[in-house]
Amino acid sequence: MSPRNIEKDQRLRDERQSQILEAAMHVIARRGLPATKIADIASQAGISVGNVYKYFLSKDQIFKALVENGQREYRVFVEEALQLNASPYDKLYWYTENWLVYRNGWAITAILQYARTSEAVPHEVTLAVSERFIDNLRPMAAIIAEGQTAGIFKNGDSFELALIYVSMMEGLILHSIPGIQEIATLTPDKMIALLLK
Amino acid sequence: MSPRNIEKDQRLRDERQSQILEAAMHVIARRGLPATKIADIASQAGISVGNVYKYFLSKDQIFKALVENGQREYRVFVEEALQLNASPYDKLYWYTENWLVYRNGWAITAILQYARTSEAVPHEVTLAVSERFIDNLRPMAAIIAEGQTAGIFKNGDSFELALIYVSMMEGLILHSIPGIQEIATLTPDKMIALLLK
Amino acid sequence: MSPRNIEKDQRLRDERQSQILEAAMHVIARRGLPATKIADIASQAGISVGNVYKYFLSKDQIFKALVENGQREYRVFVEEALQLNASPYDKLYWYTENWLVYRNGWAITAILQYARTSEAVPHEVTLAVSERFIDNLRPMAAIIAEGQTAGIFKNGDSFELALIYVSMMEGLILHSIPGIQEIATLTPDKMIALLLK
Amino acid sequence: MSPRNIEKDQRLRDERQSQILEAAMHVIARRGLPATKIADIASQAGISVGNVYKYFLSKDQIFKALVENGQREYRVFVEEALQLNASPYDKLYWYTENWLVYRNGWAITAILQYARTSEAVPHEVTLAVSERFIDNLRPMAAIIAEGQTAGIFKNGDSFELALIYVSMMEGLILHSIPGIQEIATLTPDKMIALLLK
DNA sequence: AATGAATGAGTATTCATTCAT
DNA sequence: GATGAATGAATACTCATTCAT
Repeated sequence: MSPRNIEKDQRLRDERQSQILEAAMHVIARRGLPATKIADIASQAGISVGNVYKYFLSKDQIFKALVENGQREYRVFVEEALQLNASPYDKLYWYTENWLVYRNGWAITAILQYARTSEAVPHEVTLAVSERFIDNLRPMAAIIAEGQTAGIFKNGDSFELALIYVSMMEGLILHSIPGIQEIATLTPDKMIALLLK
Repeated sequence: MSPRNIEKDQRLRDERQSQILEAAMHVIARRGLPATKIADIASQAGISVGNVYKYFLSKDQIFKALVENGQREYRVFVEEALQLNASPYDKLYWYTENWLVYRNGWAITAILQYARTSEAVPHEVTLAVSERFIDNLRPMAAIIAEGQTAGIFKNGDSFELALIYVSMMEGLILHSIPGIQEIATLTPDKMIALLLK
Repeated sequence: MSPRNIEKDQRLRDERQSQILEAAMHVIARRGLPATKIADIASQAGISVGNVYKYFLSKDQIFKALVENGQREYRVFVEEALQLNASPYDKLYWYTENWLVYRNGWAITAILQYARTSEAVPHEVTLAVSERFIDNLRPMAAIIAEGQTAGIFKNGDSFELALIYVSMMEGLILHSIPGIQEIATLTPDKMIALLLK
Repeated sequence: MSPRNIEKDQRLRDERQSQILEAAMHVIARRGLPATKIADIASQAGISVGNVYKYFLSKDQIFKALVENGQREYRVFVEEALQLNASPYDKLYWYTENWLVYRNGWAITAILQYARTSEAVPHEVTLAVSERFIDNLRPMAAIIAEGQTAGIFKNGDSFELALIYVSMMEGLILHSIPGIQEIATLTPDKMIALLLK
């Protein structure tokens, strides 16, 4: 009966969905959620406005998906740094270098920053994001603790230091969003230096 | 009319204008520019919508004024730190402590962050903000240079260190916007510690 | 402070609201709810689209108000017929003649008919309308009962006869909506004749 | 292809077409034309959206077919009543009983009522429906005339009485659409009683 | 100057219709 | 023929801005 290949259809659907999220991430990161029109997302994704709604119920759902995927991706990334078979310094170096240049790093950072701080975002979402943010600090705190044990990192509460280090990275990333003029050419070692004794 | 009245009128006008900007700063910092309605600003300021337009030509003008005042205020603040008759450490302590708790610190930070990074903001504004931001790093760089001369701060390009320190503060401030749950109780000394040798 | 006359403002507001309802009643009665655009209502009322929303939260709220007012108006009307100092025949005559030609009779009938029968209307509304409809049959049943006591009307359950009579009127009214060609020139006596022995 | 297959194909096509109309009739009768989506019709008919368009050019064509079939069905039905080898009372009884309970009676009534009264329907359609409605009153008028000749029905213009009787039935049917709570249990004899002397 | 009602352009979302498979 | 993804025009609703009082 069906002239369609169910399996292929599903694959295409999944691809489309990713394609929309990818497009949405970049447009929203640059303009902010409320200033981004569905038409912007659609045209960035190269599809029609109506078709976006075949994959997501609303703009808010897209944002929610973006936030969740973003934090999941980040978690995977930071866990990977922790699991690295390397010195604490090298783990931190890898983290710093890669997140800074990572293709979606700045976009994820910008979106999560908005999700955490704007009252225009439903409170439940804000809370969930903050919670996961805190949770996602743990692997970083572990890396720092390792460095302290090894005697190379400054002493102090490793969790607090993780918060400081991550905040610094966020702050710096938000100063070098693509398209915005570069302020300084910071290299990972200059940032890590702050943690060194 | 007597000159006295003209003078008084002007004073009232200025007061009203500040009142609107004060209101706008707080609502915009919390919700973001596009999600903030003129009606929100008006009601926060305790005046009518129509009256807002007696003092500002448009929402964008309000935002522009906010951004300019914010950066001017910040400049005054950081210059004051530099001029302090104190050790580099104490200057930095004063800066850190006061900006963190300064009543508008977080609001100014949030607004400038939006002004710098959103493509929804006219490019000219973004550029002007970035330029002034860089310029405003100089007093901070000077403080750090003093500390390096005194042998207490880490070596390195003082301007880059200033950028890092300010970014860190911004990142941290954006994690502790009023109303958002506190993540950690960071005290100035913990932050300054990073710069110490 | 206020350069406005609060009292007059309120009066104007009330007038506007009625004006919108009046316009909405006619447009919706002719086209049906879903086929009626807010723009249709606005232009019929001679105001802008945006202004409609200053008085009603949504199209559905307008519809709800219409339905409630319509049934209230009808109740007043049928009670008035019952209270008339006249014979049962004359009461029925007055009712029949006036509702048929009553300026909003057909519109109210058309709207209530939609409210009762379309599944596109929220179930709660449908239920409330049906309930009030049944309740509104009572005065008519009373008139018929009077006629039966007087020996001029046919015997039978007066409530059922009321339902039949009202349904007949509704059916006829829906055949002579303004703009639709007249099918026959029915006069009240021809309709009442059915109830006579 | 053998003629046999062509014939069979045509039969299948007709069946499918009826299936769609049957589905459309029920959903449209319940929700009204504009509130009914093609998707609703398709899913009720158990086929895909695209396939509906293999059998009908547009939603409006479906509606037109529905209206025409409905009036044709009704005509056949009322003619049958007239041809019955029975007394005028029994003919009317048969008509009343069967149309009330006839499986599509209410749906046809609801759809024709919309077709006649909504300005959202093309004027040509409205006109055609009204014309056929009037024409379809004739068999009913004939039955009534027979009853008058037989001396059992009230005197008066038989056409007008037909209009009244049919309107009454329509009104009552629109009060007992399936799913809507029953108001009263009217039996045919109670309705016919109105026409009796 | 102050008010808030009025305007209408702008945007999210829906849905009839088309089309590639 | 059959399917359902894709398209884009249409419409409810919002909100910056204007204006009469």
